[in-house]
Amino acid sequence: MQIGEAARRAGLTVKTVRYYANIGMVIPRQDETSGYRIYGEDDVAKLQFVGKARRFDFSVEECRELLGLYEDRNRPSREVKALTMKKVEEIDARLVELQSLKDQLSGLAASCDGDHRPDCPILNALSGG
Amino acid sequence: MQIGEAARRAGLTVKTVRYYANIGMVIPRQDETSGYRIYGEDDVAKLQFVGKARRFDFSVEECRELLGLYEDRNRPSREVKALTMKKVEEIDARLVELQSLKDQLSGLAASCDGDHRPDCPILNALSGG
DNA sequence: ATAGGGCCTCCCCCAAGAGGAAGGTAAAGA
DNA sequence: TCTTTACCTTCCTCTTGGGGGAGGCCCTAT
Repeated sequence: MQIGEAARRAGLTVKTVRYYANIGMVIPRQDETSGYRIYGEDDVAKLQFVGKARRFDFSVEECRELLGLYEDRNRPSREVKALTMKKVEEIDARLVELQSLKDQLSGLAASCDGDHRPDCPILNALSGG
Repeated sequence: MQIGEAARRAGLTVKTVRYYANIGMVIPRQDETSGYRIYGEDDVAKLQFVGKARRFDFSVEECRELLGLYEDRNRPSREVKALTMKKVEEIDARLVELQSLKDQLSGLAASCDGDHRPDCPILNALSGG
């Protein structure tokens, strides 16, 4: 199939699929005469795999790594689990950080009248040393 | 003072401070002969303000907006509060999204033995349609 | 006189594609 | 056969928020 259908079936844009081909992540067959990229079922499966991993917040490089493990029928599942646990920890750290940000900001917002007067605790907090 | 000291006092890098000057966020005075940027106390205050707002996850454009409100002695605090509330909502949405990601990923990791066998629930989940 | 550190501008680099221009190709309809 | 339409190609620029480094001034100390 052509890139358009492959992209549709993987839930990705054509741009993204072409990008993955350019960076060597999912490389399709090439039609000699037209120069078009030709995708097979296995390529679509890989694209779906990568798409899902991206949605799971894995970077493109991590996706490449996961894809390598996925294609290697003899890979130890240990490596996959380790990568996943590491990603969970990263997400956790980001959660803590964001929660703290939210607490501080909503505290500021609550202390601000939000009226027409120019006195504003939010700006005061931001400008304070 | 020169850019180095201003950056140090604002807790920013020289690169960042120069960048803020380039994009017109905090514009210092210019020394005629040397061409060096000369920062005053007010500039340092602005840099600190922006640095803190950035740490609160405001984008550079939002910082520019906040800085405008900060410098306008007659601004209504309503606008500042609205911006802050909007940012809190954004952070909240991101929190929900990340939490869902974490739940799914840690669920997968928990279901994976992590031993040497190639059967891996994580990869299975990623490859499933 | 020279070495050093700080400063300057200018340019390329990162992630992960998005958007669009200019042009080739294939299939369907008139 | 010709045209339209849809699809494809490469190439270029843009995004965020700066980082890294080259090559060249400025100023002070030795």
